[in-house]
Amino acid sequence: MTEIDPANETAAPDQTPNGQPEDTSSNSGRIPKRDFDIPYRYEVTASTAEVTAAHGDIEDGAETGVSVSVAGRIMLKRDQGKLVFADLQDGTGRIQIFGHAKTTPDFDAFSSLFLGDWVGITGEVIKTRRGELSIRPSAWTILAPTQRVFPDKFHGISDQDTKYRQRYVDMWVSEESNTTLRNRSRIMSLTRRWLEDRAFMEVETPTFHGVASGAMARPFTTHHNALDMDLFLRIAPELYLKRLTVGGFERVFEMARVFRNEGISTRHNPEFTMLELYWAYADYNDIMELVENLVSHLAVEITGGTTISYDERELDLAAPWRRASMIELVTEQIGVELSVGMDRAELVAIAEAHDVEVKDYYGTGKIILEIYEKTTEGQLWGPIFVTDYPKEVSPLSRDHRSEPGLTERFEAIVAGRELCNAFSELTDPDEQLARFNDQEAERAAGDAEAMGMDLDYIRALEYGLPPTGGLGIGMDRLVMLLTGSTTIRDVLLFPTLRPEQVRDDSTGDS
RNA sequence: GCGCCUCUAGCUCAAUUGGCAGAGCAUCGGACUCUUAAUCCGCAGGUUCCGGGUUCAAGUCCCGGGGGGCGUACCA
Repeated sequence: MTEIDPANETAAPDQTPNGQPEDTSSNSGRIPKRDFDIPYRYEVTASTAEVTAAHGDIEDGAETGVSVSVAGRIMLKRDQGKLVFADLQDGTGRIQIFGHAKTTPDFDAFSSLFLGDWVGITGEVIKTRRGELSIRPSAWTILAPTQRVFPDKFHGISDQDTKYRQRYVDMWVSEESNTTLRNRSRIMSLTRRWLEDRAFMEVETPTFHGVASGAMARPFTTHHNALDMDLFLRIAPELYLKRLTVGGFERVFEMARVFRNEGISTRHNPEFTMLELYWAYADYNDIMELVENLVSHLAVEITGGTTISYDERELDLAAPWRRASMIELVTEQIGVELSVGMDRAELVAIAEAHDVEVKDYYGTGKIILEIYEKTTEGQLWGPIFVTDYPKEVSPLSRDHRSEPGLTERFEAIVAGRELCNAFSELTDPDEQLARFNDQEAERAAGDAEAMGMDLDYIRALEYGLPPTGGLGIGMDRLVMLLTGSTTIRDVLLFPTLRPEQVRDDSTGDS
């Protein structure tokens, strides 16, 4: 037993510490520093969930004779005078601590614990006469005395700002936040395991890119002093990952934090996590199967089934998902047959009839995409694979094997949101160079999101990229889907916010 | 970017038409040997986000600024 006494005789919580005339009743949100000997380690023998699982069914008033050591924070306290009931919460749940004047060492100090104090408790597992499974301390120690008052024990934090800025508090007082954020980690872990079981290998590629490419987005720019050069934070890991496929890594994936200098919304954060994977010898049909199988597997693991409810609507994630071409869906929606081979003027007329703004540099493919996004995408609930995007808007996708002007590319729409983007990869270096040149022309024409030219990538392709299927999944959105979160901030541990002026109350500095 | 909404005690929330800023929890003092957001008695706690203005009087109305939320645009 490595118990250390609370050793608080010199400064019981009801005294002013260090003789300071500090007013403990002042309403500053601060709790005066209390003087405890804090141990360097604490031997935990059970989580609260393990204690409950092992002893939850004993009879009211029973004693088990089993002693355990648990650790966590005091989250509730019911002081009865000679009896103090406290709820201890750890990463697995809560259990009641049964403090008793006759059996609990340093009972006065124990009954003076603050909500939020970290404690280690050793004691026998019992059940109270009223039937609450409890631990009756034979020894206890403070592991961290809180110096800040915890939020309302019943309402928690309702202010969104505080919730995201002080996530370390939100995680304790909001079971929903706690569960969602833990599920995020589980989803990441399950995804890795699922891919590794299928011979995919996790890799890490550079975050600093000399050219912003691999996606259409505005990049963040930074500067390296020693090399005296501007660098971009990556907007996608795509081109590096395909270099690895050229290099002979036949199945790779990366959980890539990517950065896009665009708006913030319930679905967008400037940095987010994208799973990208590349699978040599596979095409986009193989990738569709992979996606529907992965997502339905995760749904079962996280929610217990493939039918989930999101934003108060039902969604069945069981494979297989519907597959439909983009043009087919638009035709279905607006009742007009479209094709990339159409006369541009005719297409412009259709676009304008649907309030779609057409810029001068738009070709027929881009116009069709704009019409789809304006009229059709928002109507889709899914899950559905929208396939065969125009070549003009898909600079990294391989030409469709039978549909001229289109590519073998798909996006999955799930719960009305774009979940992933994938294609049979373009492998021909000359064709890729031509596509990059088209993008450069679009940039010159005013498209700030046009993809950057990457000549080393062209060189890599010249060494030979085998037929490859590639995929990018927005993991944050996947976590939102599986945890029922309607804002991306809820699935990010620390969402991007404006910097806060934190007052240092102890020194007056800021 | 733009539009709308919002900000009151540490936390959760009140405050009528512009008329003395209040309650619950937490804290502090006290009571209580089976509580479950324990209960009961008492004390204390405020830059009403910030800065101007109108007014006899501003949490409330007006102007400017800041934080946050939602919608919208770009995007995943």
